[in-house]
Amino acid sequence: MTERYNPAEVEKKWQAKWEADGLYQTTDDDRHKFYFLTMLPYTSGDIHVGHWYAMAPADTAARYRRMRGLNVFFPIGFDAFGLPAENAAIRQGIHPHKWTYDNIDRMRRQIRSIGTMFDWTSETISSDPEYYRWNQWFFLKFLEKGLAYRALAPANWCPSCQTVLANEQVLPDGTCERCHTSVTQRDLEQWFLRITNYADELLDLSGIDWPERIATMQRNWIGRSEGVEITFGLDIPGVDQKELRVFTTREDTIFGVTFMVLAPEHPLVPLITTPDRRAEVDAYVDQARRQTEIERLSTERQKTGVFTGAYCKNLLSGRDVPIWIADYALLWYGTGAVMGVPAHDQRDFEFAQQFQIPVRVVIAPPDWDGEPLEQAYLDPGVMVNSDRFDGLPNDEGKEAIADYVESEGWGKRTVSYRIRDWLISRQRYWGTPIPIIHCPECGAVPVPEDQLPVLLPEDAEFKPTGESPLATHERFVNTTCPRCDGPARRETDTMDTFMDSNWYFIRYLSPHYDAAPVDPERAEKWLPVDQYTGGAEHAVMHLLYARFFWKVARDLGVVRGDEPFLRLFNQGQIMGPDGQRMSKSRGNVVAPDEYVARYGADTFRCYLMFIGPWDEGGPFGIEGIAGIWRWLNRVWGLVLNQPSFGQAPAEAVRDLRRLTHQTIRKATADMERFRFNTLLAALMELTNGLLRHRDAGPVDRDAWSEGVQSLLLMLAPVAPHVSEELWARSGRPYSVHTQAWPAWDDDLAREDEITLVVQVNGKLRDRIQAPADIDEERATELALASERVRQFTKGKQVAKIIYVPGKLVNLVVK
RNA sequence: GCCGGGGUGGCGAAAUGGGUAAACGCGACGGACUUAAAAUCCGUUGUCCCGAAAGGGAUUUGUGGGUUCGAUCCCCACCCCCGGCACCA
Repeated sequence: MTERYNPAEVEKKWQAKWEADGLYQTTDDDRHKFYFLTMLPYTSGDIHVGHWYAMAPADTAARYRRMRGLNVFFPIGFDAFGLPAENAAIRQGIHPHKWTYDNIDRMRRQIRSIGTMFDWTSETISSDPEYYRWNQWFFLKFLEKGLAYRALAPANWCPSCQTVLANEQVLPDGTCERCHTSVTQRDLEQWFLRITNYADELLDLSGIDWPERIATMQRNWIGRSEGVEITFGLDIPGVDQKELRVFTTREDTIFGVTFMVLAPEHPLVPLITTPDRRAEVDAYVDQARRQTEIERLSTERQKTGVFTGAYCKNLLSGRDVPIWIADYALLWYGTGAVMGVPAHDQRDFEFAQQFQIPVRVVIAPPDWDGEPLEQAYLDPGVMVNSDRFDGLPNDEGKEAIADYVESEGWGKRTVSYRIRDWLISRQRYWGTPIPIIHCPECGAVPVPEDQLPVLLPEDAEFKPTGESPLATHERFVNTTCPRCDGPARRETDTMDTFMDSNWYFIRYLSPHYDAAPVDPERAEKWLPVDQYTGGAEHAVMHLLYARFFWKVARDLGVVRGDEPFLRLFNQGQIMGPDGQRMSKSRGNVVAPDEYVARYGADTFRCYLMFIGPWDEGGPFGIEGIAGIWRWLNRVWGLVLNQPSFGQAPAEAVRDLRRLTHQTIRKATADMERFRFNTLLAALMELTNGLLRHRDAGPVDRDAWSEGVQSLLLMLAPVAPHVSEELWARSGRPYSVHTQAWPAWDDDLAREDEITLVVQVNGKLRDRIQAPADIDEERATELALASERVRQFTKGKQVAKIIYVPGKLVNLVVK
């Protein structure tokens, strides 16, 4: 009676041994380095199926690369600052620090139970002073380089989180990314990082192997558009400003301008509005300000707006243009002003229709005979009604007008971006303090580097008030100015937690190094990251910020190279059995613990990889897990209950070896593509094949041993514990995880016999076993000789014979 | 509306330089073991039709067309699901 497979025992035993041996501690040696990174988890409390789905396949891929002879660095850490800690603290009366570090203890244990090869010696926790100290250091460097600045600006305010949000943290429906409350606007003094300085460089994703989808999302987010800033004349008594600038990408339509639109918040609005229009304008501005983003961004809605009573002058045509305000003009984009060309812009067209503003065609549609347009004409055409530019194709006209405007000094070619600078101030407690001291004499003074870190005080009252909780902490706030020694106050805002995830993977290399953010030697050896895996939900936040941050770190000489993550793979999202996102409130969360306790981590890991392609994710049903459990038990029995060895038929030996080598070939290809589902299917087939041979009679000892050994080696990355146990029990030397990935032999993998398919008019009529190297003549002969085929060719003429080597013969009959 | 990804058995899914559709599993059904159940093992299993059976035939990859000797794969039109973007001048 063989001992049964007891996963709990096996897993506990090997996890302890691996740890005691430091089996997964990365060493500096002369193997080629490979930095494999999985996104670090937020310290939310428990490791759930989503974490397993991110970590287990990543671990498998990392282990595979290690077996391929690479020196793999596979670190882990915790994204530990952030609002949930604070909210939980307020709700439960626990300090955010305690909540966070208790969670980390629990999560560490749970992550270990997965059986990953994480190198825990490099663990990094973003709320540790030894980590956030360098956030502060980077902030000071950004400041020195003019890449950090403070400005009074309208900011996205979440009334529930009681803090401002970055644009990226506001969802398309105008709600907060965290709590889905409608975001409002507030004017506040805020710290910004100048990500726009790097917009063009960030737009270039050509040097990295990323999913096209993510690259496209980043490009759309940055939203570069080339155009011209054009000046319109302004001559209003009592208004100093004598020009109004607009940004346009359609300078070729400049002669078609029949109105001007300013954003309601535009600073000129109160100055230029004529007394008779003032009441109406004020009412409109007021209403626009009160609107939520959701209402304002609705494209379905009819255009609204009001006339200010003022006019500006189109310098090219000399015409006076009425100035309106409308909420479809956005203050932050371009210059906050739009030139209205209803004939050639659909939005302007709708606006003009709404308010009976004339439509002036300046690009003639083909066969146009002067009749009014039914909608804006956007396609190319010949310019008309455009004075000296008449008759030019509009693409040439574009250049000509841009040249003319520049030569007259009425404007210049320019580039506009959708992306705005990154707002990093947060009015909350649990984050990195911004290292600034406000002095009444000297202004905003950076904290000297040697005084870092500015420690987050433990004993703050952290109830949200709309102001940072640090503001009421007297000991924290009151300090002296580093410049003049006078009394001064500390900045009380903390940093957006996306600052933390910007560079954690750099810190992993030397988490306790205290002379710089990273030990230069370690950075030189290990960076950049060779393979990054994580969810696609970070496409325009973390993944864009981190690229920006890296480029600045490069310019600071901290790292080398232009990109932090050479290859990116996005795993899919695992959802509840109901197809909805897993959440406690929906009650559709599948807790791994129950299944891990019953079947073990190996089974659970394998099951997650087996349910489908890793990049697809999808609803998670647990039903099939028994199949994996049975399979691992079959493998167990296979290794422990050996067949009777002896003289096996040559054909059987050949078959077994062929299966082994075909499986290695398939498994290797699947590992390279992260196709774990088909990889596991192949390993199951090898298992079933071995069992078939065992039950069929005497088995060749060498062929058997080769098959079992290969199976265990290929099993090692997917099911690290049971493979180690079986490797040991079959008398092989510790550890299976330091072995080389098996190699296949093409000759052994080759089929000598094929199933020749015979079709008549494309329909399958017979299958004939034939040698793999059969030639056309012989194949055709066999096909025509088939009794079954003859039934379908009888009385008909064979008009054509198609032969596909190694596959089929198709007889075309009439 | 625009840009991606997808739609294949009862279920999760395989297979696309056009060539045996449904590998590998789950579930279901039948059987073995058992006093019994669980566990395990063996067999069957896309659908429909003919047949007592052996077997045979038709049909099937969201829908409708097209190209081809042959289409899950290529082309056109449409429907549905998921993700992203959406008044960006």
